[in-house]
Amino acid sequence: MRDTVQKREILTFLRAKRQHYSAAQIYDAVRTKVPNLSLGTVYRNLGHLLEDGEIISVETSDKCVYYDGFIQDHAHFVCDGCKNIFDFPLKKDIASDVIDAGFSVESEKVVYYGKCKNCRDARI
Amino acid sequence: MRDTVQKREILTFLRAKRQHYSAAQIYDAVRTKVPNLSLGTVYRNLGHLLEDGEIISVETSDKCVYYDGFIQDHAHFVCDGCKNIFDFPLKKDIASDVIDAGFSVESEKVVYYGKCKNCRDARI
DNA sequence: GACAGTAACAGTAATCATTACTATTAAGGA
DNA sequence: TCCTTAATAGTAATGATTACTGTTACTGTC
Repeated sequence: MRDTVQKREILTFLRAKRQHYSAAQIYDAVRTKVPNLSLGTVYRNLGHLLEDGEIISVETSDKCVYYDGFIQDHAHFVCDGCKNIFDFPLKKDIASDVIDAGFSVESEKVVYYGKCKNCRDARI
Repeated sequence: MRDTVQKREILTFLRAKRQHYSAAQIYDAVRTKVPNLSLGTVYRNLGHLLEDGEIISVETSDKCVYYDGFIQDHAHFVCDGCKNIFDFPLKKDIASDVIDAGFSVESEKVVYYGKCKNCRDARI
């Protein structure tokens, strides 16, 4: 796997802030650094980075996938109101039942849906 | 909300077996009962049933959504090998941190990824 | 440093799950 | 039975993602 400007900038962008971005958002942002970046290149690199465990992905109710450069195990909260994604710590040993059943767990995704504190208070 | 043959048959199909089906699979299956069923009707009814909490959905790494007529809280395990989806009980109070933070949690999705027992043993 | 081999790239076309649109049908209350 | 209108079938449009193709630029070797 070669080291390219495109891949490096994509990873740098995802690591810069603890936020969650769609492929299109990453494309727009990284294009300021790599002007003729291609959207296909974004998807290819996101795929590689996911395989290597350098980033993780979050599937929300939207039809697009969000990518996250913060890879320490954590849960996500997707707000129905403002659509923001919040991070929360993940409790230990959630998967113990599954492991006890003889399954090998490579990753786990915990996503909560509802209203964040602001949207709940504002009744959005 | 009206009671239609299409909606009734979709829900009956999803409740019949404890499995997880894509919209296309539901379309094919229910068409044996409602021959000129439309795929749009499947999606519209799945949307309604989701809103009403009559069914739940599972987003896997595939690009399509799977629907589940078994709505008691449970976790899903998606096998990388055979692509089957397995049900597991969900531990209690997983979301307590989120609720303590003032967020209102309407639903939670817990999905594990890895190899099921068979695929692990068979090294698929 | 130049060269060769090839993975990764930009640009574009294709795929396919899902959604939107429109004229028609059929629930279900009066 | 009649009326209102939500739901439907059929089809077209959308949009995220993937595939394809000729070109570029990493990286190991000399």
